[in-house]
Amino acid sequence: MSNQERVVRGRTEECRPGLLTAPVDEDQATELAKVFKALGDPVRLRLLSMIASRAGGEVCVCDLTPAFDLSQPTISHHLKLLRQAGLIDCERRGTWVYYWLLPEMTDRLAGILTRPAGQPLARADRTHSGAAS
Amino acid sequence: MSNQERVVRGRTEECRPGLLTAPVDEDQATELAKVFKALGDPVRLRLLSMIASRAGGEVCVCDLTPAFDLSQPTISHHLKLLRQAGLIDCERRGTWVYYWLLPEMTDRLAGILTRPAGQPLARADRTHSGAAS
DNA sequence: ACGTTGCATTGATATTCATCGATGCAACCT
DNA sequence: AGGTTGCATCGATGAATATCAATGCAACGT
Repeated sequence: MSNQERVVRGRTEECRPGLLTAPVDEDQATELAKVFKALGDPVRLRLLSMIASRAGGEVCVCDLTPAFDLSQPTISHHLKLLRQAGLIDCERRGTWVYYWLLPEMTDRLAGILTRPAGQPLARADRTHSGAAS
Repeated sequence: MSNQERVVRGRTEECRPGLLTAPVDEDQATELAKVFKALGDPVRLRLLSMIASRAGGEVCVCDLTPAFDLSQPTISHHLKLLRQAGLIDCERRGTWVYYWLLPEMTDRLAGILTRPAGQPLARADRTHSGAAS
């Protein structure tokens, strides 16, 4: 982990620089890129979506694997990457292993990609191809 | 492009499934993964951040390149990937090429990663390591 | 016309990644 | 105890990616 953040009441990302408002430094870029890279695969996106949208909040691996045309080790590999990115966590209960979403990370990403409400962006009407005459 | 979406007044992502609420289908996962993969590199994240946070909304490539310890073709390559992902666009004006953010895409990503306000997540207190005794 | 500057493209190479089969291992069931 | 099932790890391989040097090319300045 080695976390340089402190989660304050689950809304920590609002206090962060924000990616769209100020240039991120190398360290933060490297850290964030690891998470985005984990999301940069269709299989992992579907896995995350299946886990996050599950009623009850958790899914058994045995419910995930048959949804894909991939071998079980491959699914296990993708789940590991999602877990290393801090997007999900898991626990073994008896025979099965259950995964669940860590909403802190998705919240943080959403916050980082959200620009401040009234930011004019300053060129919304200029040389946009097709918009401006 | 081959877009299966229609941007309705710039707030299209609010009407979408949402990734965290229902399992995404393969096509949407593939489409989204392409964008997240573009964000999954520290150099590209910094480039996007520098472009998005620029006062005036656009940056000349000549202002981007010296910020990195990489060759100019490499920066050009990363910019191309960001552009192909629909995150930025560019235009040549005289000698220089200017890049700017396409906020529709970041808005869409932020929306997709945002879970509905009152979603309990159902297991916020259970077997979380360290939280439960 | 000529050289220069700013940026993109090409071709080549080293690294990373996705995937699989094989294996390991814990938990369950006779 | 022995067999079975569920999942992770390992080792190997083909595909994708990041990077560079070289080149192309448009625009600008003499």
